Amino acid sequence: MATNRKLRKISDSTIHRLSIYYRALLALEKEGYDTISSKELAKREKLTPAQVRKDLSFFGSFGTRGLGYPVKQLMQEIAEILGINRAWNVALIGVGNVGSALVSYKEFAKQGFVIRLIFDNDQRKIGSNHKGIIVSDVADMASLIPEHNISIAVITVPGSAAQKVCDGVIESGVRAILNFAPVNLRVPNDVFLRNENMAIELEHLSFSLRNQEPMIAE
Amino acid sequence: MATNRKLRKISDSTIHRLSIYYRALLALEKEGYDTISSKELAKREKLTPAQVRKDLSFFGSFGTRGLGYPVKQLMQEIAEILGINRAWNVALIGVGNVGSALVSYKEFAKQGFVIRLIFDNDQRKIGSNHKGIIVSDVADMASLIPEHNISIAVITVPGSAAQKVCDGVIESGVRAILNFAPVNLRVPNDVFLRNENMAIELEHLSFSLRNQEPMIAE
DNA sequence: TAACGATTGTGAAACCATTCACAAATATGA
DNA sequence: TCATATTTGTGAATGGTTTCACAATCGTTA
Ligand SMILES: NC(=O)c1ccc[n+]([C@@H]2O[C@H](COP(=O)([O-])OP(=O)(O)OC[C@H]3O[C@@H](n4cnc5c(N)ncnc54)[C@H](O)[C@@H]3O)[C@@H](O)[C@H]2O)c1
Ligand SMILES: NC(=O)c1ccc[n+]([C@@H]2O[C@H](COP(=O)([O-])OP(=O)(O)OC[C@H]3O[C@@H](n4cnc5c(N)ncnc54)[C@H](O)[C@@H]3O)[C@@H](O)[C@H]2O)c1
Repeated sequence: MATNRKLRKISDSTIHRLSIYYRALLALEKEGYDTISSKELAKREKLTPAQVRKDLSFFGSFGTRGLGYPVKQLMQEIAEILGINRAWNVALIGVGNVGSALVSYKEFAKQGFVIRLIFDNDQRKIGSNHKGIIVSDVADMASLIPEHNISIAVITVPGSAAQKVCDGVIESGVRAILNFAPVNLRVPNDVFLRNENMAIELEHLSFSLRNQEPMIAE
Repeated sequence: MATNRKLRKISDSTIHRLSIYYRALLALEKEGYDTISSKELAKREKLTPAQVRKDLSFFGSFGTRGLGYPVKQLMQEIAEILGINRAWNVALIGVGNVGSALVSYKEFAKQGFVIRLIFDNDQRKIGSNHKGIIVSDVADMASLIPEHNISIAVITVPGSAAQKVCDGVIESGVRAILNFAPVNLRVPNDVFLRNENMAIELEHLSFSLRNQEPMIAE
């Protein structure tokens, strides 16, 4: 059982690594492992054993000294910590190129992120069927989102429309947003926002390529 | 002109913020600003003025005391630092849902990331035309990638195929990879790898939602 | 049941990133 | 031209994250 002890502030990097551990454990389970040591887990994910142990220790002590961590149990613990041992209802706004790709991606639903509503403002798209979901008018968010118990909104509209859509979903009660538009959305303090900005990742790569020589020196 | 002084190790967060500054400056230029202070730039992007100045100071001194930073010039400096004052040839491998979305996204090319080659291993897709580019057989990477002077590879194949594709592009001489498959790719030390993992971002959100109450205490 | 090897869990140390605080430099207006 | 207000650039201080190092604990075997 996951601990209910009060949590100190957990760093973003630790949370990120929990997701990585979870994936690693999934693979280990398939490979037939019953237990895994921090050493081996770290090696697989190019991390240090101490980091693995420290990350986990923020949430409890899940291992057995001399033996390691029980794969199945640790998976469940992490699932509980990450909140992925349950389903979340997701709304997607903007069913264009990226939106369509996400809607047709089955893995999210398998992981418990179930797209329940799709919104757009294009009359040609409203009413059409995407993987069994009828596209709703973005004007109806305020009623539909609470009705369908939506916890997470995924924004895949053009940058120019993103802030307005963002305001709308928050107004409708959503407190967690995944944003694909390349803009800095303004949200209140009690709303969680994550950005998926592919351009920034490409720019990081070009930075690395551009600076690979001087980077080494002094 | 961008400085050629030897760089100390620049942190990932600084590089990330450079991209953010660049976008902010683009907007500021459009709004007619000639100069911008670290204070105002920070306010816009919800950062601190000291952070803005420190980030920039790693690369040179671009501002004027008492006045701020010249918008146009600073943009060019950052573009040069990030390596986006030039074009990069990009190859995309796996033209499925995500791959197609990326190929049809015009902003990347505008930013200098030009998709020159598209690969797949599906005979029905090979030879077909995507936005003016003929899909090549993934088996021909080794010859086509050097021929087209490709610097960056974008991997959008299923997780099960990602490592093999990754090995292939590196074999062909690519040293920068943007990976969308939800797997931890193994690359040599001299290859730059960035991951775009949407599931991890969703898990971060569910963690936040799950832990919002206990997080505050003690 | 005792002894050994393995591995966890965790304070302390080391390292890295952010913020502070102020001298230096410039703009501006009298 | 001088005084004042503004803002940069940067060492030093602070705060946070990662790594170290080791006592505590467990499984295994004799
Ligand atoms: N396509 C890519 O590969 C890619 C890459 C990086 C970033 N992005 C970003 O992702 C977002 C979506 O990109 P895309 O290529 O799917 O765009 P798209 O134009 O294909 O789709 C956008 C969709 O949003 C809808 N829309 C527009 N305004 C709306 C509003 N106010 N309310 C509801 N729906 C609205 C449009 O009707 C359309 O269906 C954009 O912000 C883009 O910058 C896309
Ligand atoms: N679709 C999404 O919204 C989404 C979301 C998150 C992550 N992802 C990840 O992005 C990747 C692509 O997803 P998708 O939905 O576009 O998948 P997809 O199945 O639509 O497309 C994959 C493409 O890769 C090609 N391919 C397969 N093996 C190949 C090989 N060895 N060499 C070259 N081409 C090969 C296939 O022919 C297909 O065209 C996957 O790893 C997926 O897990 C997708």
